[in-house]
Amino acid sequence: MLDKRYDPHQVEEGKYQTWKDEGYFTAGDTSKQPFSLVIPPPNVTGKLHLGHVMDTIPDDIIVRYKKMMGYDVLWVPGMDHAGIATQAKVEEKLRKNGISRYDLGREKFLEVAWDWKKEYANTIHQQWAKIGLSVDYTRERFTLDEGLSEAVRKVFVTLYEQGLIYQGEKIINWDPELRTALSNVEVIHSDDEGEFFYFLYDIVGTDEQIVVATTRPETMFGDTAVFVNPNDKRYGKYVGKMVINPANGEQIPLMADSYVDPAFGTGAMKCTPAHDPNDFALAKKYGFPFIKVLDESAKMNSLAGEYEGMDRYECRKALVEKIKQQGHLQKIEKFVHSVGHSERSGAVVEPMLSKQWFVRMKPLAERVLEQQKGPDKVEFLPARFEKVLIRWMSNIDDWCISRQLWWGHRIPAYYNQNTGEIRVSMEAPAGDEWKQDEDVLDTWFSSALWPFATLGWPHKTPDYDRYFPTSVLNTGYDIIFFWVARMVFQSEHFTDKAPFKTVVIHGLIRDEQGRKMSKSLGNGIDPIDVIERYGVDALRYFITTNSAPGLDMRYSDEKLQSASNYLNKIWNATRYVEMTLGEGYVPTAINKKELGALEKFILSRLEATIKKVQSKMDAYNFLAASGILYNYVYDDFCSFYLEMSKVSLADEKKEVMVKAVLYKVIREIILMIYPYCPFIAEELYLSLPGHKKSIMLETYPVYDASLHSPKAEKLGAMLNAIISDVRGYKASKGLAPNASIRLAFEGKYPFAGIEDYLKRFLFASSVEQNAKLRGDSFVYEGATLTVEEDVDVETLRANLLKEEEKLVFEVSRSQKMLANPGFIAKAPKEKIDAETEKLNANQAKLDTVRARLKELA
RNA sequence: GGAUGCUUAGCUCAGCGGGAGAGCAUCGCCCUUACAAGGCGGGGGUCGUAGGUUCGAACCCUACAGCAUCCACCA
Repeated sequence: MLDKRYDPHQVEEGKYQTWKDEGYFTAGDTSKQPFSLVIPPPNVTGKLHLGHVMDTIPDDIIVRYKKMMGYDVLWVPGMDHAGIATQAKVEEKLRKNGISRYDLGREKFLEVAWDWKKEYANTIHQQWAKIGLSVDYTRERFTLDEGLSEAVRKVFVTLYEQGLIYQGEKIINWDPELRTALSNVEVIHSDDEGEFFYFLYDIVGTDEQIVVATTRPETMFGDTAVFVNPNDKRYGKYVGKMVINPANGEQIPLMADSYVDPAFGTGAMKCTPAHDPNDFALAKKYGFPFIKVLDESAKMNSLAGEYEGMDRYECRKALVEKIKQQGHLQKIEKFVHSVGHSERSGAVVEPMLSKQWFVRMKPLAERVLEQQKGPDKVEFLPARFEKVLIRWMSNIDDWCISRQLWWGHRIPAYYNQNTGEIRVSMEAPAGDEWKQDEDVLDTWFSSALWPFATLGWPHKTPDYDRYFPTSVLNTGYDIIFFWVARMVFQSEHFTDKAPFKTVVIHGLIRDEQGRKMSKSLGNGIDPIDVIERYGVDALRYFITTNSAPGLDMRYSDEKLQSASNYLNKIWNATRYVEMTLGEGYVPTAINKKELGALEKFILSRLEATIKKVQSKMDAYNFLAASGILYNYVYDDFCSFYLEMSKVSLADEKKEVMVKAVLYKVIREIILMIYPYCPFIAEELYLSLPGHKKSIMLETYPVYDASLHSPKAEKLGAMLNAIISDVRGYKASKGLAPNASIRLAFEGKYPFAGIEDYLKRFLFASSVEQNAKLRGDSFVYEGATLTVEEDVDVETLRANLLKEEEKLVFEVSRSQKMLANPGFIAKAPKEKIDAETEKLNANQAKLDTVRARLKELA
C-alpha cells in the first residue's frame, strides 16, 4: 500500500542503478526500427547547471517515449574536453598554488588536466544518474578519446588536401590573457564606454594640420597612413602629402579611399594594418607593411620606444599625455562603442595579425545552403531557427581553428626543421627532423564531428551504419553557430548526409527576475539543490512544461511546487485506485458491453487524451502534451470520474466493471507521465497489480477508436455541468455546499442511475421524475432539472430572467451568424452544422425557461 | 544598420482564424476515509496602440510604441 504522501527521495532511491544494471539503457535490438540521438556533451569544466538539465531532459523524454513506441533507441552519452574553458580552469587552479602552465611544461600540464577531467567526469556521471538520463553507457565517448582524435585528424588532413584548410597570416581575435587566437563566435561584443581622441597631425610642407580621431592611440606606432574620402572637399588638397604621426614623429602619407566615411569622426582615419581588420584590407590594397606593436600579452613591443613593455592601456594613458603636452591633442570625447571580449576570459580581444590555421568556409557553407533547399534538409523546431543558420552560413568568414593552448587535439601538421617543409598527415612522418605544430584545434572542431565520430566514423562500423544519421538533436538557440551549424557542414561534407533529421531548439533558463544566470551575478541555480527540495521528477516536469518551444523561461519555485503537487495528485489517485482494487486484484479486460455511461465517458476521454498527447509527443511539443494530460488527470479523472466511481462501487453489480476501468485509466496515466517523471512512474507502476519487471519494458498506451465516443462524452459533460450548476446555485444562495435539497427532472433521466450520483454529490435528499418542485430550473439538452430551495418567487423569477437573457443572447448570436450570407457561403460545413445544433439546443432551453416564467406569472 | 522574439487576469506564462485559458496569488465555504502540498465555489482581462484583410481577428497583414535577444559595423 502506498504511503499517504508522495516522498520523492524515497521514490528515487536505487531506481536508476537498477535500470542501468538491467541493461535497459543499452541499444541494439535489431528487430526494431532504430532511433538515435547524441547528447550535447557537457564540458568537463565543473558541475552541471540548469542549462544542461534543459539540454538533456527533453532528450530523455524523447528516448523513453520512443522506446515505449517500439523503437530501438540509442542515446550516445559523452563529454567535451572544452579546450579553452577547461584549460582556463586548470590554470586558475594552478595559479592558486603559485604555478603557471609554463612552470610545468606541456606534458606535466596535460597530466594535471587529465586528472581534472577524471574528477569532473565523475561528478557529471553522478549528476546524469541523479536526473535520470537513460543514456547508453556502453557507447560513451569523450572528445579527446582515441576514436574522436582519429576522426579529427582524418577531417583535418582531408580538408587540408582538399584545399579547405590552410595556414595564413590574417587579422584574428587574440585573447591576451589566455594568449590564444579565438574564432569570431568566441568573441562577445558589448557596448562599452570609451574615449575618442582627436589628434592634430602636422601636414608636411604646410603650416596646416589635419585632425584624426582614434580610440586606440597606442596602436599609432603601427600606423602606415592617414586616409580620407576622395570626395571629401575639406581634405582634397592635402591628399598625397605626408603627415606627421604625433606618436613617434614619423612621416606617413595622407591618402584617399572611398572606404572612409566622411561623416564619421573627423572624416580622417589612421590606418593600422596589423591591428585592425579593415585597415588590414586597405593595407593589402595599397601594399603597406603590417607593423605589429603589441606582443601576445598585449604589451607594447620595441616599436613603442619608451613605452616598450607597458600594458596597452598604460601606454595609451602615457602617450595621450605626451601628445597633449606637445600640443597635438585637440580634444577627448566620451564614446560608446562595441568592444569584443573573450567569451572565456572576459579580456578585451585584440585584433592582431597572426599566422593561424583556417577552414575555408564558403564551399562548405554553400553545400549546406544547397541541402537546406531540398528534401534532405535539417528540420528546425521551431522553424524560424532555420533562418539563423541560413543567415550565418550566407555571410560566413573563414574559421580560425588553431589555438595556442595545450589541452586539445594537437594539429597534425609537421615541420621539417632542416628544409622548412610542411606535412599534414594522420601520423607523424618518420625522422627526428619533423616537429609537430605546437597548437591545438578549436574545441568545436571536434564537437562538430560528434554525431558521426561517436558512432565510429571514419570506420564503417555497425553502429554507424545503423544509427547514423541521428534522428533528433535538442539544444539551446545560443549554440546554433558554435555547434549545430558546424555539425551540419562537417557532416554533409564528410558523410554526405545531414547529421540529424530534426533539431529541437529550446530557450534559456533565467532566474526568477528574468535575468540570465551568470557567475558574476551569483544567481545560478544548482539543479542538485532543486532536486533536494522538490525531487527530480518535479524538476524534469518543470523544465519541460513551462515555456513554449524556443522561448526562454524563468526559474520558479512556485512552479516546482505546483509540479510536485501534481505528482502528489497522481500518487494519491493511484493510491485510491489500489485501495479500491484491494489486495490480490487480478487485472481483467474491459468488457465493452457492460460499461456504464460514466465509464464510457472516462474511457472516451482517455482515448481522446492518448491520441492528442501522442501527436504532441511526436512533434516534440512537451508543453502541449503535458497540458493535455494534466487536464485529463485533474478534471476528467480526479475531480469527476474518480469521485463518481465511489458511488458506482456501492452497486455490487458494477464492481468488476468499475475496477477494470479504474485500473486501465490509472495505468495509462502512469504510462503517459512516465517519460517526464520516470521515478514516480516506476514506483507507481510497480505498485500496480499485473506489472512487468519495470515500466521501462512497457509500451505506450494505444489509441482505441472503439472506446472513443463523442456521445458518451456528452452525457458525462452534462452530469458534470449539472453538478457544477447546482453547486454554484447553492453558493449564490449563500447555502452550505452540503445543504439538503430536492431535485426533479422533467422528462426522462439523461442516463440510468443518475439519481445516485446526484444524491451523493449534491446532498440531494430526493431525486424524482416529473415532480412539481418550486425552485430554479436548469435546462440541458433533452432534460430540465429543478432544484427546490426555500426561495421567494421574486428571486426565482429574477434567476429565470437572468437565464433567459443569457439564452436570448446565445440564440441571437447563433441566428446572426446563420443569417449572415457570408458565413453560410464561406464557413466550413462543420462550423455551420455545429452552429445550427447550438441554436436548436439553446432555442429549446429558452422555450423551457419562458414556459416556467409563464407558470410563475 | 539588419534580423528575430515578446507585449494576454495582480505575478509567471499557454493559446496563434470560429464563443478568453493554466499555475500561483486573492475572496467565500468545507478537516467529505485518495490527496488540507487538499476539495468545492467565486472575483479578476475592451488579449500593447492605430489602421487593414476576412462572413468572422488575441490569432493574418501594415505601421507605431515598449521590452528582450542575435548578427554586422563602429577610425
